[in-house]
Order: sequence, then structure tokens, then C-alpha cells
Amino acid sequence: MPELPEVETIVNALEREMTGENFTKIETFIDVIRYPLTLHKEPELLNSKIVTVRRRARYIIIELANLHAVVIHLGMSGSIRIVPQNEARKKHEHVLFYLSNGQTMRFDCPRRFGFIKTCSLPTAGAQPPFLHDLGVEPLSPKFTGHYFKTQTAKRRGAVKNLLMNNSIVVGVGNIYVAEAMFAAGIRPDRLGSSLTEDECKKLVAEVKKVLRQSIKAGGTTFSDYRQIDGSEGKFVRELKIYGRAGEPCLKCNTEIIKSIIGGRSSFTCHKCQK
DNA sequence: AGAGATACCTGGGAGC
DNA sequence: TGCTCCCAGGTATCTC
Repeated sequence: MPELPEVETIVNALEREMTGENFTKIETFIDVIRYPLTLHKEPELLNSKIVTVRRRARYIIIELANLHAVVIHLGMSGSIRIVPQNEARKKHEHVLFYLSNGQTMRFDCPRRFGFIKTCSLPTAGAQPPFLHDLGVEPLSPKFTGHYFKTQTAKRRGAVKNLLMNNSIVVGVGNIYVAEAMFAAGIRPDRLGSSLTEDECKKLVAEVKKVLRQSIKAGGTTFSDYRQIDGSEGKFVRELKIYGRAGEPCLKCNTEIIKSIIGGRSSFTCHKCQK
């Protein structure tokens, strides 16, 4: 499933392929994915130059010269491909964006957890209005151990849930939370407010590290994520704890235990993580 | 206010 | 082999 590194990989590729082009036609093949699709009825999205493709949290923002924007969220199984216009449409390619260079950008979303919103921007480079309440970017200098300590100190709940809370820090999903918490030696069910400043520092550092490693590897292919050329991400080979319930811990051989925290699968080595 | 639970959806794996 | 069942996930929304 696409987490932040995957979205980053996709955004970089879209920026390279689409900047300077424009949409000549938008076709939808389904009325509702997560929300009703309306963008095929919005002529202001057509024939205006694509100025940038950027990312905020897991949202892909395609900004047009006329200050309209297409905002795409891939949900858990969405992917985007850029292929020639004459290529046959795949079963779950629900939206086709025709580009002025003869290519199509295709939004594929088998489980329909993704969505596409459109909005107008107050100024060039501005954030879409509905993204204003998001927390800091995990790879930005704003995400520090001290910041995380401040946030956890005033809240209740398990550390894992706080790391996945989008109003604190964005784009850290279930896979990378598991990996970062293992690397930092902290149990995911620890009360967030029980973390020392040093533990927060260590955890924040490991979150950044695991995200950077994954970006370098082209993202994690787990079930159906693909890069825009259809190739697989390679980070899945490097997962040390996620999905390894019942298997021995790679550091100490203790059996990895699966539990449910915040309604999501969690993986813990009770010897290495305190 | 904030935290927890739930709905959304379907491919794929497990089990029979 | 083929069927059924259940699980995976991020976000919005509801409830407490």
C-alpha cells in the first residue's frame, strides 16, 4: 500500500513527466470511488498548463496555471501509471487523464479507498484548503524529538497511535511505524506520555531513517503497490518486523508477537522493545 | 476536546 | 480444484 515514500516516488515521476503539459480530456468510468467523482464535469481542469506536481502528506497535488488543482489520494491500493493513449484500459483504471503529449495518466484503484478532489487555490503554491489541519512532514526539520515529546506529553494513547495521528505527523503508516518502533526498541503499546525525551529523539530518528531508506528503494511493494512504470518497489525485502508474526526476531531470535493496537495489526519483539 | 470505534471496498490467501 | 470466509489498510465520521 502506498505510504509516504511511495507517494514521494510517484510525485517525483509525475513532476518529471507532466510539468508543462495540460489535460486535454478527463474520462471517468465509475461514479463513486470513496467520494463521487465530478472532475469529468469540470472544464476548468482542461487546457491549463500543469505548473507543478507536489506532495503534502499522502496527497498528490497537481497544480494548474489557472490555480485549479487536482488532489489525489491513493488510499490503500491505488496506483498511477503513465502510458500511451492507445493502450487498453485495465479493469480498475477508473479515471483517465489525457495529456497534451499523447500520453495518459491513469488512476487505478481496485479497492476504491482512494479519492480525487478538486479545488481552487488562493495563490500559486498554496495548500488546498482542506489540508490545512495536517501535522508536520516527517522528513522536515520541524519533526524533532522535542516536538514529538511536546505532542505526546499532552495526549493520551499508545505511541503507535500518536505516530499515526495525522494532526501530529503525517504520512507514517502501519508498515513504517512497525519498522521504526522496532529499530528504536520501543513497544508500540507504550503510553505516549511515558516516553522520555531521549526515546522520542531515537524514535523520530528511526522514522526518518526508515522513510529515507524506503524512498531510496522505490517504496515498499506489499500486495498491490507499483511505481508508475509498473515495476515493484524493493523495500519489502528489507522489512524486519512487519508481517513477521511467529517468526524469530532478527536481533535476538525471540518470537515476534502480533497484536491489535488502534484497530490495526502490530508486531512486537518483547525482548528488544521496551 | 480528544480518543476510540466503525464504515468504506475487494483481491488474495487460508482453510475446508 | 473450487468454494467460502476473513483480513489488509487510510481517512472521514460518528460516538462516548
